[in-house]
Amino acid sequence: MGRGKVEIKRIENSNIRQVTYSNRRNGILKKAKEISILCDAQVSLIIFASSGKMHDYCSPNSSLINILDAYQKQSGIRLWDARHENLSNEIERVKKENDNMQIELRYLKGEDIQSLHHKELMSIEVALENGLTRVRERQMEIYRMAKDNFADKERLLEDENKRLGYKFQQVMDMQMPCSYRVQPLQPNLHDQF
Amino acid sequence: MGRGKVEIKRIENSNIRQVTYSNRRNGILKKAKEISILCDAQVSLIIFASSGKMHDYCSPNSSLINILDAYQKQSGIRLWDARHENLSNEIERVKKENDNMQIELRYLKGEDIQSLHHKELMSIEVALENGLTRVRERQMEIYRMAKDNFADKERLLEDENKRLGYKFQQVMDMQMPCSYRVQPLQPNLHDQF
DNA sequence: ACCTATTAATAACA
DNA sequence: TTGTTATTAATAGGT
Repeated sequence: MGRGKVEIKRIENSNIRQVTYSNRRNGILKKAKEISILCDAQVSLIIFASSGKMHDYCSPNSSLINILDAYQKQSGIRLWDARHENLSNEIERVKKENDNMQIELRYLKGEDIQSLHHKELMSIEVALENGLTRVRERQMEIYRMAKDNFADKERLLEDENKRLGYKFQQVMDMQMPCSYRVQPLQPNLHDQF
Repeated sequence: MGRGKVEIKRIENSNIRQVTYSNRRNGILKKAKEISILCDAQVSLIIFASSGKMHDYCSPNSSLINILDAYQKQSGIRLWDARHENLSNEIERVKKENDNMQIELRYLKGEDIQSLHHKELMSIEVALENGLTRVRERQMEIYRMAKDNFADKERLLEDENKRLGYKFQQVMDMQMPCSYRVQPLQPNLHDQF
């Protein structure tokens, strides 16, 4: 339908391709309108030129959303979900993981164990014993550290105390004649604190 | 382009409308293919007949999803952002739940507890002790049930055995003259099994 | 864009 | 639905 027959293959000449695109795009848009009017059809047509420019048509008294909804129903292709298939899958995966952990937690807390058999109960018991051992070890560690820490502080205080005691003695020695000196003052001052 | 010119308005005759639909649908689908090949265009075409039957075309090396994505970008019409947001939020929520359980599980197994303080360790210890108590209780329960079950079975077997012993005795009694009778036969037959 | 020779689509009919 | 064909519509190539 032109001055010559054209083979249906990509038009290499960019100019010709662009013109042909323009012509045929108009043609197909017109056809879309016509069929929707003549035959009461619902049509959605979206065209992108290789340049990226878009043209579209949607039959009146309809909408792209409606048409896509109907498309989903008929094709079985889940458009909305498909785009989010990754997200949906991840949700699925994470939820499963979630459930498994939920169950494990319950078991470790001794809940929902009515249906478990001896072997399973044994392994839970072992896990609990291991956990308990580790937690108690850590508690002991903390206790020892606190004790050591306290002992350190205590020793420091004792030293300081002794030092202060000596200083006090020196001061007293300087302020007082020898004859008024009292007997050695508080050799164990720190014991009173 | 036919035996007569047609006005572009709804075809009232249902038969003619259906035939025209069929013809023009094929035509437009062909046009869609042609423009996508000739001009490197991306085309999405969805047509519903008034009967509800659907036909569609999507240019090769593309997909409806991609085309709709591009459509959204160019038109600014948000086809499925809302859905996306919902999914994202759910993932967020479930993942958080997941992390919390993960941490709790680790703690119960005595892992990653270096940073915990006395109070936290205490509550974990209590949880572990409770779990252990329950698991052991359940194990005892199972043990007792198994034992009872075994005792029952044992008793049943003993009874059966006694019964068989008596029967055997009766049979022997009938087959043999009194003078040949042996002394009471196997009073504890079941002990030999 | 517009023209128009030529091809392609299709309306009516079978 | 399919096929045929007279006729109209689309469009290729040129201006």
